[in-house]
This record gives sequence, structure tokens and C-alpha cells, in this order.
Amino acid sequence: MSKKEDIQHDCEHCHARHKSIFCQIAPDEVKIINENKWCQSLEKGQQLFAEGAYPHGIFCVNTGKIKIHQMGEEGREQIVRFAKEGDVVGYRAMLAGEKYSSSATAIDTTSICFIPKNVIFSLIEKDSNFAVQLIKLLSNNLKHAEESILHLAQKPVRERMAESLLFLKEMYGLEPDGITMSVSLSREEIATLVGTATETAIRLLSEFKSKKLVSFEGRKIQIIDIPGLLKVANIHD
Amino acid sequence: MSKKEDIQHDCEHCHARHKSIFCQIAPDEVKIINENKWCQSLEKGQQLFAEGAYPHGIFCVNTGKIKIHQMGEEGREQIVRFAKEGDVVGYRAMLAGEKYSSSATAIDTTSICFIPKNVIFSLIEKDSNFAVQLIKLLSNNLKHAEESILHLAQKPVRERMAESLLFLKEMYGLEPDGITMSVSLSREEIATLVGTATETAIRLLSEFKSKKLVSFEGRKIQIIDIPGLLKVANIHD
DNA sequence: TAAAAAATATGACAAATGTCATATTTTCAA
DNA sequence: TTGAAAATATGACATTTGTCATATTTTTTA
Repeated sequence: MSKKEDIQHDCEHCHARHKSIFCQIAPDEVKIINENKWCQSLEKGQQLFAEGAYPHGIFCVNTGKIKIHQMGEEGREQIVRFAKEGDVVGYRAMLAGEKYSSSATAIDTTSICFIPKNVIFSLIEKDSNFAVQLIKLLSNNLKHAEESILHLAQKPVRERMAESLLFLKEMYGLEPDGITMSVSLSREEIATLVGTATETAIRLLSEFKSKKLVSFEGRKIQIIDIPGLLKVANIHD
Repeated sequence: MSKKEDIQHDCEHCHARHKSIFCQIAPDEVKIINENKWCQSLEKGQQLFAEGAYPHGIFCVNTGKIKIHQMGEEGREQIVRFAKEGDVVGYRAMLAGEKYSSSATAIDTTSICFIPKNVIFSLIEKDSNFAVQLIKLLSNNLKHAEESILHLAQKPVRERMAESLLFLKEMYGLEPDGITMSVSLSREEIATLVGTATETAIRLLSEFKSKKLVSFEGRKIQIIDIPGLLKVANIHD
């Protein structure tokens, strides 16, 4: 079922599992997952699943970075969520029993494990604590989504750009140098995260650079002035 | 615990329960809920809970209409969800174990029942099917929230206004005359749903009226031309 | 390595939307 | 009932943001 070149990880000793919704499940259950899962590697840019397809299970991110995005009417993409090591993706549609409402694409070299639907549903049935983990995960997703609604409706683009940069820093962290963001996105991807035109995103990044809030060389962005960015983002406390 | 004037409903025969996440639970569990719940009436405009407060349980809407809203930086409200008969409100924060991230306010005379936190969590523990119901509810909320993100980021205000009117018609239905919307909102509330300035909302409604897409007398809005509204909303199929 | 393609950058301008002022209408309480 | 307050409506205008054109740089591929 899995591709020849993909390594089959061992769930029992998986570093990502300990940060995930599977961190508290019983050893027996870990064994069942391990026997039923399969692993896959994704190159940067490779799609994991597409809007409209039917989910057969969920994906756990072992290492790497994933964007969850939707296509708008005018063929323009909108990023709605990100995932990193320890996160699961593709669960919303699967749990709701629907087609995928979003697509998922690797934005970096990524290694994921696939767990079939029936394994997840039987785990929910057997382990109420796991069900609670899923409920909390969805609750947090919903909280963030509603916050995005508020900000898209009320904050100007400049504020949202500053906020998005700070968000990406929180989400994926910094490189060992302590200032360069670990995640590397195209200007267009940044625009579809912020919810603006690509040109506007480019202009705002240039403005932030000239104001010494950030610096960048191509797609490698350095966060220079966090208090300054917080101020531009209109975030207090 | 409940106010003197409030009627105490009986969950066993509750019409709203049969449309709710509680529709499949065992009779014993219904009895437990019935013994632990208390009921309350809300006038139009009365707040059920406020952003920042701690949840102690969830609210089931018996009859009436509720808006879920958040306050933006500039003191401007944003409506993020609605609830009607059979819906539950206040569960997101409770399930996540957090403070409320939104407020809930009656937008019509409303009757609700409160179910304490411990009753809900013990039900999740005992009845995995109930947990799945909650998971599906949250998944659907998340789907709608992400759709809102897409539309706020990419659709012009005019399209979102048409879409919001159609959404309100779907959500709360029409009066017996078959054209007047059952829900009655101020122009400002409509604006905070659409995500625009009140004046822009007023202008667009006037435009829709002059184009015979809708008609209205104060807050009573009639949906005249559904295909026309779908077209303005840029919704196909 | 060179050519082609894609991404980034920037200016000029147009369109969409918000803001402020003010008039009119409606609602509500005294 | 009447006056005050709130909501609705509309015009004038400013600002924000998007679009299109085009230049430049970077990346990819042949």
C-alpha cells in the first residue's frame, strides 16, 4: 500500500505521537494503529489530498509542514490552517462523514502516516479520553477560525500582515540563528494567508523591511522587531 | 437556581431535543439531564453569556434565536454564528476548558435550558455516540467558519450581503406568508454579520430593494428574487 | 549554460469601501 | 402625546486596496 521508498515508522517510539492527540492512548491501541497505518513522504509542493475527494482516514504529520487551503470562486487559493510535527490533518471531513472541504499540500519536505477511518472510529468508541482529545482539537480549530473571521472582517490588511508574520513565527518557530523564520512561503502564499492581493502583500513586506520590522532575502524572512510588529498588528497585552 | 417566572421543561418530551445532539441518548441519560438542568427565558437583547467568563455548562435552545458574537479591537461587534431551536450554545469554550471566546445574545424571545458541565462530560464518557455527535457538530461549525474565512478574504461586500440574506433565510426560515424572513435584525447587526460598515450595509440593502431582489419595511425583510440573489452572491449550482 | 518560465517588485490608476456629516424616520419612555 | 434618543438613510469625500502594465530578478529546465 505504501510506496517502496517510504520508511515505515514505529508508532510506539514515535516522537511526534507524544505531542499529538494520540499521546494518552493505551499501548494496545498504539499497537493496533501501528499495524494498520502506513507512511509516506511528500516533497515540497506535493498534495496530500484534494477538496472534493472522500477521506478514508486521517494523516499524522511526523516531520515537515503542511498547509490546508481552499479554492475560491475566482480560482484564488485561501490558506485556512497549517500543520506541523505532531498535528493531524484531514480529520475534519472524515469525522463529519463528508468530502474534503479543503486541500492539503506540503510546504516543506514532509513525512506523514495514514491511519484508516475504522481504526479512528473504533478508538473513539473504546477510549472516551481520545474522543475528548478530538473534541478539544476541533474546539481549538474553531476558536482560531472565528478569530480569523473577526480579523478579516475588521482589521486592515497592514495589521493582518503583521499578525500573520507573528503567527507563522509562533507556528513554525525560528531557525538556530534566532531570527530567521523556519517556514518559507512565496509572496503569493503569504497573500492568500493574509487575505489580500499578491502585490499588496509584496508592498507591505517591503514597507516592513524599510521600517526595520523584518528583513528578507527572497523567501527567507527575518523577524527583527517583535514589539514593532505587535504594534502594527494592533495587538496589546 | 432558576428564576421563579421560568417554566421548567421536561427533557423527555422536549420537541427541541429530537432535533439536537441529544436525540439519540438513552432514556436513563435523558432523566439525568432532566434532573440536573434548569431553564431560563431571555428577552430579545438579553445576554446569555459574555466573552471572558468561565463556562459551567452548555445551553440548549428550546425556542427562539441566539447570535454568537465577538468584540473587535475598535469596539465593533462581529457575529460569528447563530443558533435556533434544537441547537446548543456555549459548548466550544466549555469543551476546550477555556473562557468564552464569544458572547451569546438573544435576538428574539428565547427559552433555553442549562446543562451542567459534569453531566456533559460524564455523558461523553458513557456514550461514545454522543461524543461523535459533538465531534460532528464541531466539525460542521469549523467547516462553516472556514467557508466564512474564504468568503471574507475573497468575496466583495455585495456578494457577501446577498449570501448573508440567503443564509439567514436558510437558518431561520420564512414566516407563513412565504417571503418574509423570520429573523429580524438591525442594519448594524446585518453589517456585523456581513463584515462591513453599517452605512455600506444600508446602501446595499437599498440597492437590492431597488433591483427588486428584496423588499423591506423597517427590519422585516422579504426575499423576492432568490435566483437573483444567488446570482449577485456569485453562487452557482 | 542559456533560454524560458516563474516570482518578485514597483508605478499608475481604478474601484471598492469606509468615514463623516447631516437629514429623516422610527422607537421608546416620560 | 410628545420630546428625546436611536436607527435608518443618503451625499460627499477620503482612504484603502485591487488591477493592470511592465521591469527586474530568480529559478527551472532544456
